[in-house]
Amino acid sequence: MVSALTLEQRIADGGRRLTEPRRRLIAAMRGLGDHFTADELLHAAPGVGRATVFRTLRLLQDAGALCQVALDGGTAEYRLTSGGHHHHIVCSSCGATEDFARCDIQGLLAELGRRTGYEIQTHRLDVYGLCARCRAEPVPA
Amino acid sequence: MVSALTLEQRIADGGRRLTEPRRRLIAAMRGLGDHFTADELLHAAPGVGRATVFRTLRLLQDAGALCQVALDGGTAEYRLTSGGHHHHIVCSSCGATEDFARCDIQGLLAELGRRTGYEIQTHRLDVYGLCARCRAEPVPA
DNA sequence: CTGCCGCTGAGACCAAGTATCAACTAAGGA
DNA sequence: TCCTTAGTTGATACTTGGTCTCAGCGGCAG
Repeated sequence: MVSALTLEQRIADGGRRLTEPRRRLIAAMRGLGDHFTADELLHAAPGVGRATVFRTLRLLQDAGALCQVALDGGTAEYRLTSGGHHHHIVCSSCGATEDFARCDIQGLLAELGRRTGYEIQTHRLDVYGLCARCRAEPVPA
Repeated sequence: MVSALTLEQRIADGGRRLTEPRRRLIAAMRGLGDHFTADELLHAAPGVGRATVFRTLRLLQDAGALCQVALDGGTAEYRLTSGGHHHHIVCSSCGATEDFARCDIQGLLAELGRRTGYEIQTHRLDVYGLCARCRAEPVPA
């Protein structure tokens, strides 16, 4: 988990203002744990407007402190991260998420660019499965 | 491009009815070319209801004849496909899409499963870049 | 302390997709 | 050929996830 201090500093360092709603959102994110939806965050920070929730999410994404995870069903979750290029493995039962940075597909991408003539800019790799806990439980909660 | 006949047969083979709206949507898809949005399809098949457009898209996806492509901005496009596991490389300028089936990441996935304890079910890999034509043009149309 | 300008909340709007439901119709059987 | 009936349809309301607008507020530099 990224510390709240770092988050607040990242905002300040980016030349953005450290306002009360932003502070409250950061506190709420810490309370929500590993992953959360925009809506959960909205409810966890009463008094903060919807638009501000999304603006702050975007702000932190731009700062590299937050990443978006596309769940299998298409719903979007958010997740604090220490930044850098990485991918996600998502439990399709409970929604738990793990990062993984090891992404040994540079060779694949290079060959792909050669074959298709594309200048490859970025990629997205998401893996879905059952986490260890959900595998153990006969019926997921 | 997948032939319309095949599409119609796939529907019939699945025990679904081959109705007039479905026929019209299939014809419209062929007219739209390589990739299209749900909205484009809706407008290309006047008289066919919104709900039916999405139902038919889903139907063809379930039949494996159609796949969804997540564009970089988050908008969804659709693309006729001959089925099977594959990935997309999408031009972030013009939206052109290519399939690629070569997906040499089984080793990566296996190791990932071992490390995280996940039982890996599926994955999604999308690559974004500039297609050869857009690279050549100084200002994309 | 003051002013600038970034930030805010409310609410309208948007895009993509789903749910509902009465009316319709494809297709197999009599 | 007509009948039956279950699958399908279109209109429309709704949902979800997110953006836009705009008047007013408030961080923070000077």
